[in-house]
Amino acid sequence: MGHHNERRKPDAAAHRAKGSGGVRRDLLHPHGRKRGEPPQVYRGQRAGRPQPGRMSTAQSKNIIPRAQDFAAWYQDVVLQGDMAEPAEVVKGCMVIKANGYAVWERLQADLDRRFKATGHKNVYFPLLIPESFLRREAEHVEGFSPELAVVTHAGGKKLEEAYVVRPTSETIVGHFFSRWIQSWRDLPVLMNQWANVVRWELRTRMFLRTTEFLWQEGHTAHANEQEAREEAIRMLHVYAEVAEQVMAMPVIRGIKSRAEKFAGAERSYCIEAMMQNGLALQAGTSHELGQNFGKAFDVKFQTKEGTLEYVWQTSWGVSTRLIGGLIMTHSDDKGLVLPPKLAPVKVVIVPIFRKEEERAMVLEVAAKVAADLNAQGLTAEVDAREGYNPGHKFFHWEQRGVPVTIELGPRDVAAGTAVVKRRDLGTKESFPLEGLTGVVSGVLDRMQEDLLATAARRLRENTVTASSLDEVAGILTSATAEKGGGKFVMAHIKDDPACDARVKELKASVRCLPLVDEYDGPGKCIVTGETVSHRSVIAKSY
RNA sequence: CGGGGCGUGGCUCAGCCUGGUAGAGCGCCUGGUUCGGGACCAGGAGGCCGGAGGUUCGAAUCCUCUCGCCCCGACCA
Repeated sequence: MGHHNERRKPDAAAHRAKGSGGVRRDLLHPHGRKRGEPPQVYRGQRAGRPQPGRMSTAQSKNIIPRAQDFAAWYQDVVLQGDMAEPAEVVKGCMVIKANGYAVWERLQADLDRRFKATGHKNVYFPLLIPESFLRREAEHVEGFSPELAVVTHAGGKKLEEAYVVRPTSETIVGHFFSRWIQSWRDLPVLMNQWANVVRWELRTRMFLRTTEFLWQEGHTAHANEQEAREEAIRMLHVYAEVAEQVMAMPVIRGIKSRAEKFAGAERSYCIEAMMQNGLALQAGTSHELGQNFGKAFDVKFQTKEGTLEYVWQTSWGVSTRLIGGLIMTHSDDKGLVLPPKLAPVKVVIVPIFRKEEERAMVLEVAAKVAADLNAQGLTAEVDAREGYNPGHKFFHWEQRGVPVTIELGPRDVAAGTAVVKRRDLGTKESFPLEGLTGVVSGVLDRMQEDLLATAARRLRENTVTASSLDEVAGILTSATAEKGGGKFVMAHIKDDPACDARVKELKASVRCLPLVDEYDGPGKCIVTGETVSHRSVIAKSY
């Protein structure tokens, strides 16, 4: 991009096309555009007669292709998919719009059900935390202080002690644990809270990293280390299952290096996903906090034997970042692609008609199809808006990621059929109206499976091994968030911050030591040459 | 925090160099014709040009200050 006057605005792609000195000029105007001349808008292909069984080739006019600029593509997809937009008036924040929030609600519902099923109960702690609390745990304060928002004034007066807006709640939870826990009979404590948190980030991207974000944080206290460890790993697997089974986003379950672990934890587990540009995204984390916060907040309990011990705690969280991962896993150059299990609307029926009598007939059948689908829990809508032709509607829903669209016109009604189109593949096929609900249900199921399979294949194909730091560098240096080319590089590396630092020089990081390593076996550390039991994932990341 | 850039109808921008009281495309509203992959025609609404000060008969345009936003780099779910 030659110039830098990009703004996060809905017409970003068109804007970039100009401001960038012609990134998309080829699409807009074959010979570029003269100063002062109004921008010409690419119209896409002229509508021809539909050819059943052929997939559409129309090109989105307001989403920049992935291959051209992945980061810009992501922005466009979020905007055009009506998922969110930058808050603008509040630095680094975003407005999650109805389409995006509905996805979050589905994720939330699924996660919440699994948390309850594993014995957790929901609670809520204050947004504001006494500043002194953060200081109690040395690593914790060091890790978070650069990104704290602090409330110093309230009620028209300066506060005696400032509050921080929670960046996470371990400290205030620790405070209350110390009041609630006295005996081994009080353990374990298994809690979760759905909340917003604030971290003053330098660089933000919608969903992936915003100043304020929504998440859940689980907080538990246990009588011994073993139990706490099992809890942390159990919840990691819950996250992985949601990622794979619900989001169709394959993940690697692993352990963070000491350098990358949560500030204040003994050990952090994570799920790492690979985005379409090959960059890693930490999609969820689960921490063994050891007795660190127990000691900092004096959370002691009396054992059966009568001795006094500090509790062993865990904490774990996933956030609205998952939605960013979802988008960067499945979406394409036409816009958002939502897996059926998370799509707020799974099916949209686009009625087609010319004459008035056709209109009534088609709409009647469309309403019946929608009713049948809804009766089976397959959320369906009829797009009966007037003033937009069918083509417009197809693009509209395509950009918003609706998994299945059904075209229903006079010819279909006459033949007792409907055209069913799958969002991810773009394939269209005609089916009898009789039994259509079952067909659509099957299509949705297959789409969900295929999305996971496709993403899993991409992860496999972009995972390579390396046995030296130079080799890692050779693989990763050319990869960028914009141009892609990222890989997961499996390499032996000692769990030592000094080794992490060498990887950081490559603008990459040690993502995790996989719990199950398909590339298993001991080898020599690419930095120190010492023997390491198995390979870690090294990648560029978000 | 360093380096770039930008603030003009809802959006993207032109106009600024060479002051004369604001335009285009998209979107929006109305009516009509359309409708199997982003329709067309006609009519219409909408802007004290980020803010403050200055120069001038006159400022979107020139000068000063200020606020905000975006992009690129070092930290992070």
